[in-house]
Amino acid sequence: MEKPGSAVPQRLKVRKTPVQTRSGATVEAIHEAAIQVLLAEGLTRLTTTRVAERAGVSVGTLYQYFPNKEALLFALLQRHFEELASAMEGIGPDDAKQPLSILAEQIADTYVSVKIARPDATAALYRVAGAIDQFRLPAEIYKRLEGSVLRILEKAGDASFNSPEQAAFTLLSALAGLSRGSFGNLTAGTIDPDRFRSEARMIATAYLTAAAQTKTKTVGDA
Amino acid sequence: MEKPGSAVPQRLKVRKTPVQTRSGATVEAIHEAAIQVLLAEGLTRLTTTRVAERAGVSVGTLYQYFPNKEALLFALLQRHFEELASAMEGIGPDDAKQPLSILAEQIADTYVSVKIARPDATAALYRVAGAIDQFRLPAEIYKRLEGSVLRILEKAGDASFNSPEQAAFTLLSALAGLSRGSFGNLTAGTIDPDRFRSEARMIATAYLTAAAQTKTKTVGDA
DNA sequence: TTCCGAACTGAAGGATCGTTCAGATATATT
DNA sequence: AATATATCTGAACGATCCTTCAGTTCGGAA
Repeated sequence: MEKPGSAVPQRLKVRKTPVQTRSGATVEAIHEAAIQVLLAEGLTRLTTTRVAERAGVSVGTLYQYFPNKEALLFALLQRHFEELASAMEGIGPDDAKQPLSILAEQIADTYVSVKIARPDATAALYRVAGAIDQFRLPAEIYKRLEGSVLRILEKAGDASFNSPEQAAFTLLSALAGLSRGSFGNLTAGTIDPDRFRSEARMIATAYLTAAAQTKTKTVGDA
Repeated sequence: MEKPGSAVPQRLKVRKTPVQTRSGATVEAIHEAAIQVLLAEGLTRLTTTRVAERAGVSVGTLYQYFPNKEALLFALLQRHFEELASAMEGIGPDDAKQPLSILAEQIADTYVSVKIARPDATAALYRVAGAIDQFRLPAEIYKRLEGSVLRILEKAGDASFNSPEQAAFTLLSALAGLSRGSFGNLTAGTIDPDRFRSEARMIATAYLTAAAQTKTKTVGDA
């Protein structure tokens, strides 16, 4: 049994790190193949053999980098979250204070951009989380994403939060929900990027403004 | 929130409708067992045999009511959405106009109440959607939920929406995201119902107010 | 060129899994 | 009580699945 929110368990760790160039390409090919199989065949037909075949390698090769199927799926999720966190960390590198509404829009825009950049991958990833038994986003990964949002919120010159962590959590959850709803399934429905972005902007701005407004002026309080 | 799809395909229809009392109890037991197996064993170990065993029946019995495993999972989701829609339809049965902020809180409260009533079922259901290949929430089911929200929004005496459908979709998606995050997929820890509720209220109120304010006065528009 | 470790192969093993169906049992009807 | 229908049983089957490992090929350092 895994403790929730702890570091990445041994069961899900990658098996070896690439030293030669080709193996790096192999890992990348496996990642990409997993997404494609997921979209084309569905979760129940997402097979290690099928993924390897699509990646142009043999099953044995796959198992040199991932100790089991779960670890492969976990790596996909981890990579996506890190990409998202990196994008967030690139927001407003200067230390200048800005209006909260501007910051909210930047957060929303960045979130939307990452999701839209790879619509197929986004749609695919929403299906894998349920496949990892007892899956919980490891604390270290979520904390990085949370931290990037917190650092942005600190730049607000016109507002402050009673509980920035709570605000970041709710904001990220809501954006995730909106994204999941918008991308629902790639095959039939068409995604309207403009609507997705404008709705994301609106809900981010509205929520953050409201959450900041409810700040209580009490000094020392738990 | 899933984008609405087509009607329920034959592949996912229930096989027979109960006529005797015992069979009704059997179906209920199977539903409940599926949730328990999902929570205790995870998605990959969610087996028709295991579900039947936990329900106290044999596999054959399960297959008398569900043509396949997918149909069982689909039934679980469908039931949950219908329960949610029913709860929403029970909001403000009178025709009196009310402030939008009050309505927003009622929507949030109702949503939270349904989710909190069965935390285990809620957490379990978030994992099954990915297991149904090419899953899309059938239009008839989503439309009912959307309709209940639209009817509530019409009662706002102090605001109106440019696109009520868009507002309902975004609101429901955001609430779904917040719920999913709160129930443990995103971060570790136990669920705090009070926080969940207050955050749901805040984001619902903030978003709906903002969306209503941005109403444009143009008459005929797509 | 030689050589060694890194990277890759893919058939085979062992374990489930989804699903069926012929027969047994329970309930309702006459 | 006898008959008809609804419900349940669970061993068995074919289809995959995940994973391993002995052997082969490739890349680069010497």
